[in-house]
Amino acid sequence: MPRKPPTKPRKYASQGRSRATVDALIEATARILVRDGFDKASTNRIAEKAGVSVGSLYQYFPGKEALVTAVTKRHSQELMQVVRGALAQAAALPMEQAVRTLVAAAIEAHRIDPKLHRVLAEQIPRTGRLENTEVLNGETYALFRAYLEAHCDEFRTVDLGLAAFVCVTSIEALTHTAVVHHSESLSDEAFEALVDEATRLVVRYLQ
Amino acid sequence: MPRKPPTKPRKYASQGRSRATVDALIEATARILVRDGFDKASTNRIAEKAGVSVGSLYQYFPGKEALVTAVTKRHSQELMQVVRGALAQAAALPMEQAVRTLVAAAIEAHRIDPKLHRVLAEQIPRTGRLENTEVLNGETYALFRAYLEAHCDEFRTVDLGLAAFVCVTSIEALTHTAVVHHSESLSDEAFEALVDEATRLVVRYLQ
Amino acid sequence: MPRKPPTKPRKYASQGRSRATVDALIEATARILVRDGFDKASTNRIAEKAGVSVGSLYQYFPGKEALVTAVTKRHSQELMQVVRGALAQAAALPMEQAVRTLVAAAIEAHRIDPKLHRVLAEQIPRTGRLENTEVLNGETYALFRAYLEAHCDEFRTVDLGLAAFVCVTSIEALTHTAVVHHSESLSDEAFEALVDEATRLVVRYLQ
Amino acid sequence: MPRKPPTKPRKYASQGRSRATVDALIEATARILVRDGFDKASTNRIAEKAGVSVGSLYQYFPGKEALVTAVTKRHSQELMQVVRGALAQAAALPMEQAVRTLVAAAIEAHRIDPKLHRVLAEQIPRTGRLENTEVLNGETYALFRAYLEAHCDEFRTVDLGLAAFVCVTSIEALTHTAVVHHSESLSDEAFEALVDEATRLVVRYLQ
DNA sequence: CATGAATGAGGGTTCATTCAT
DNA sequence: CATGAATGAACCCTCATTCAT
Repeated sequence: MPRKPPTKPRKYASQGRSRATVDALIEATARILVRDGFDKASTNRIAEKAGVSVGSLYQYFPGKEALVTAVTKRHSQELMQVVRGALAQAAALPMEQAVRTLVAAAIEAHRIDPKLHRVLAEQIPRTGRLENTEVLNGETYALFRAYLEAHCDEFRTVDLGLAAFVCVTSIEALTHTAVVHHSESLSDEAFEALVDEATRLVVRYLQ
Repeated sequence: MPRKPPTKPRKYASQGRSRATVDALIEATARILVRDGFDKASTNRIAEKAGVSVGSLYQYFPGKEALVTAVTKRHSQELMQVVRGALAQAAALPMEQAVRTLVAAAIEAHRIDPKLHRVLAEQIPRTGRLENTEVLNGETYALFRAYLEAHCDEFRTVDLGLAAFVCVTSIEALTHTAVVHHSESLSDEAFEALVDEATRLVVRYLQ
Repeated sequence: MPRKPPTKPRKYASQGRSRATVDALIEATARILVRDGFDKASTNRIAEKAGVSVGSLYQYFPGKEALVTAVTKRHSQELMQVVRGALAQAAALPMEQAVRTLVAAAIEAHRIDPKLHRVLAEQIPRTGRLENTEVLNGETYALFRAYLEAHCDEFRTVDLGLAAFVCVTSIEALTHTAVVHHSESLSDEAFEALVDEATRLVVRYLQ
Repeated sequence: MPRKPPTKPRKYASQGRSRATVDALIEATARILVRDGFDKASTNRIAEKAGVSVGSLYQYFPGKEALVTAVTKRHSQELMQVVRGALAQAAALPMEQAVRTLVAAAIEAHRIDPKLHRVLAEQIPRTGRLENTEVLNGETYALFRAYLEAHCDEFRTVDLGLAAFVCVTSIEALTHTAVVHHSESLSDEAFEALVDEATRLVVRYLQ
């Protein structure tokens, strides 16, 4: 069984210079991933773009994997910020409003950095450890399921886990595909229509 | 504008030795993709596993890309066989039956070779030429849209294109995620439940 | 001491088909050498261009070396044909006429196929066995020396070998450089001027 | 239009370790060219002989071509040093002395490293960019022509360009052939005789 | 004799990672 | 800590040559 390369940063540097270096590295990695794809993202190139030496890169990250993981994590947190916000709002809303809010948030989240999102979703070799997308959807799933539990009187009785899976998976797929693959060919109205449809899909399903 | 590596086979060998070699290479590629992932699938390794020399590999394929494309194509054809069959049947069925048939077919299709399907869906750097999954869904989308057109009297008036997108994307996402990511933790009953739910999702959406 | 690859044709095929094949191969080699250079002249490409299989190529030539040697030989013979003719004529002429004839012949010879001549002179790895150019000049040298011997009363007494070396080497260099490197930038008059100058060079030297 | 491989070094390292590495690589290349010829000069072999890893080779040179170019450049500079010196001296001398000086210098230049000179002259596939030998002769030609201009009263009126071409080409050919091809069979006296003859050739031509 | 599929050594090149300075 | 020269395993790919059909 071959050892997987480490994916955690070496130091949690939180002091000035170090933190700046780490950030520069993560940022450089993200930009190169977007611009040139995973294959072209060599450590030397990343270090150069970050304005540090390769040596320094390895001072803060145990390898390439770790850098990509850091980028993924940073991006995920931004995404989840949006999703969490939406679901927090949604808690107090009637179902249709709630779902609409979530769908809109999903689109917004995918729009934070669609190109990076795409690269992370499509080009990054899975380490088997954390499944990128799945982690995200994992939390979303949990949050949404909590919502359902809290509002289960508004709709038919069902297996909440299954329902949450169906809803979250569908919303993710629709918004992901629309934003990541068709953003350029879709107008704002088209996106509004999509929100309507996705909302209808989920709401009627739950009723 | 970086040139994309070629993806077409070099010779269409369909007789005897040649054909056997080509098949062995495609098969070896598929097995290595499943076992070790895209990154580890080097031309030398593929040739070796196929019991063939690298030279022969390059006689028939201009590079790794082309082999992966061939694997994808072969797998796609198997998938589409199933989907086409289902949609042909569905044509004559009332909507609920039709959708249920399609969902079941989608699961069956994903089950042909879930591990390979996953690798192809997740790890293959897109060449930009044919977007793997998208091509599949492209045909499914077209077929399903045709079904909708033929049966548009059974449900509310809508933008058929949008509706087809919503349905196909959702069904694909649900069945894909279930089979590819959760196959081992899901019982047969769970899958039946999923079929019910996915069908409900789509049918109620369309009504 | 690494063995040098063989350079002789395998068979002196002088019957119809065989001879045609051999010719086609030599011709194809020459054309590819001119068009693409030595490095790109692979045996497979040669065979293909000649319209035969690689197998057949190896039936008639023991390897790539032998093919190039054959091309060289063929080209050399054409060259020497011209040079021999000129020196035969020259035998009966007074020195100035004789030299002029030789110089003109040298230009004519280089013009038979200047591109091929250049490739053979510049790109062919020397086998150490026959030194291409040297062989040519070797015969020319001998012939010219014979001329000098026959006409030694027309000029100062000298070491005929040395004189022949000086003359032949100079004429070869001047005509070679002019034709091979400057053909396109030189007018016909320029070539005539060159003949005058080269003749003067040699004649005054000998006097 | 096939792209020519790059021939410029990647870094101009002139300090310490770097410079030593670069020198070792150039030196190794030169030695291998002499010992085994151009074809056998693979990057791996060069690196090994230089006591350096292939990686380092590629850090400083974009490929084999560039290394050979570097060797050529180094050798050329040594040659031209000698030739320039001779022509500087010659400027103040009467024609016969001047020519004799140049001829002697040409021999000396070819003797710097005859074997390397031969390989560079005969085996290096021309990149089309700088024509190796031609560049050398180009400068010599210019310098010699300048001499002729300054001394044009000492001889018949002529097309100076043509005259310079004839003289430089002849001297180069004679000394090159003598040193490179016949060094071992020629005594010192023979070389002196050659100087006499070459001088006579050129001087009488110019008169 | 002809064919062309198959071979595999070997060449060019990159890049993650280390380590002396 | 920072640097960046050095490393070398591993890749991709070509092509001279062989040999079963």
